[in-house]
Amino acid sequence: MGDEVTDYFENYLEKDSLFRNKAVLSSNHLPEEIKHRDDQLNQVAKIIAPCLRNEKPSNLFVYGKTGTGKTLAIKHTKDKLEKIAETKKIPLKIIYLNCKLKRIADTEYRLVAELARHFGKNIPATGLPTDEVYNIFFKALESDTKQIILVILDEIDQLIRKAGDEIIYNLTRINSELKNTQISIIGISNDLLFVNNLDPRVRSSLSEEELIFPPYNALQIQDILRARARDAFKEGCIDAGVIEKCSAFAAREHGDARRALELLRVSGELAERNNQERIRIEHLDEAEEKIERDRIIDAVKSQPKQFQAVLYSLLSIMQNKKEPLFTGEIYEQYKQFCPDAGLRPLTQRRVSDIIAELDMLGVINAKVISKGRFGRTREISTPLSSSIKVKMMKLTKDELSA
DNA sequence: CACCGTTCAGTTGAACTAAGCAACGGAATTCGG
DNA sequence: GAATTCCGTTGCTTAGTTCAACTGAACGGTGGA
Repeated sequence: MGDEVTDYFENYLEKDSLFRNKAVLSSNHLPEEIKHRDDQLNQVAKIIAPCLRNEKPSNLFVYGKTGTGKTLAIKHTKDKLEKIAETKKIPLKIIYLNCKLKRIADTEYRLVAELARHFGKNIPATGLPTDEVYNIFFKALESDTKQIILVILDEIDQLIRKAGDEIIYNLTRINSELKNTQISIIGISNDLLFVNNLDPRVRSSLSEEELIFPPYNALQIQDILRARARDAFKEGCIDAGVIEKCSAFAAREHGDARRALELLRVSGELAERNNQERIRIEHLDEAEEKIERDRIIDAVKSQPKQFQAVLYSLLSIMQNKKEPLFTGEIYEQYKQFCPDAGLRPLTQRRVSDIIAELDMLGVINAKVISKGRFGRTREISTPLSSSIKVKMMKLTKDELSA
């Protein structure tokens, strides 16, 4: 047995990797050239250019589905802008924050604290009044010379849904309170409708300029994939048709380029792992399943114990019962299970919220339905294949007993 | 059969509480002269 | 007597709880054809 492993390692070393540079395929890689987004890039440039002359640019609101290059385009512009600002000694500070990251920027307090940290202030995670944090932030911003701050809030819809829209209002307030510092906000959102339920004042100030990123079509994705694949893989190790199929997959899913890239990367990894010299179409299917599995497992892993306990209960019911499940049964099971895991059971109110959040994560599908005289509940099913379910049961169980 | 009020099992929103943290300020301790 | 450390108090955020209002379609009854 041991020899097999040794052999494998030796083989592994001798064998050439299929990849030339795997990083090119990762979703946070910034390519030199962004394809099929010229219009948007130009627009962004036009809108934020004034900050090079030390004037406050308009606030910008960018939306488009996932994987349409929003973040990429903005980051790209940010880099260029920073470079120019540096060489020309323009006092410009750009801060990029992803509001979706829990515990970083998902409440008003945490957001402002995080902003202040970018200015070298140390802000505790809790204990201070929010006003105080604003004050610290203001102080940090105050300066004798004119300067422009550009705050990029990625996935801003998540932030506002959780913490209300006053944040934006408060941030824009800074402009009137500080003489020499002006702050502009660039909001990025996946949700096209989310602007509609915003306070009109906030709405008009946030979206002084708007920019829409349409989904890529299959041909554009192909183009992008080809370009990246050229850098990422060694010559001639992709079967004909792989790129085409990959982009067709992605185009079907509302033109999500990120997904296409990930698919390609994972296919490459799988091919390599199986000691193949080329990436075949079969690898794509396999990759698709693996991605889904990894995504969900990652999502679950990073959740608190109570989440996992709820999920575990849910899955264990699902083992001996056909879908759909209802909140009541899950709560009962969960209550029974809690002592085993050494957890204090939460109230149903909270569990109800947890189920809603699991739904958001895409681990389960939950829909509120009315069962007529038999009340109202969430109807819960899961999009997962049974192999993932088994894996997840194991995972949650391990995490809970650890 | 169509219409309508009732009913149930959660959902959802709002107000409230406990836990954990930081800052503040006064009391206790230490220290050098 | 001054400087430093310690400790209790106050006021904050956040996760979770409690309370209560709300929901929406199936059930079962009613009346009309």
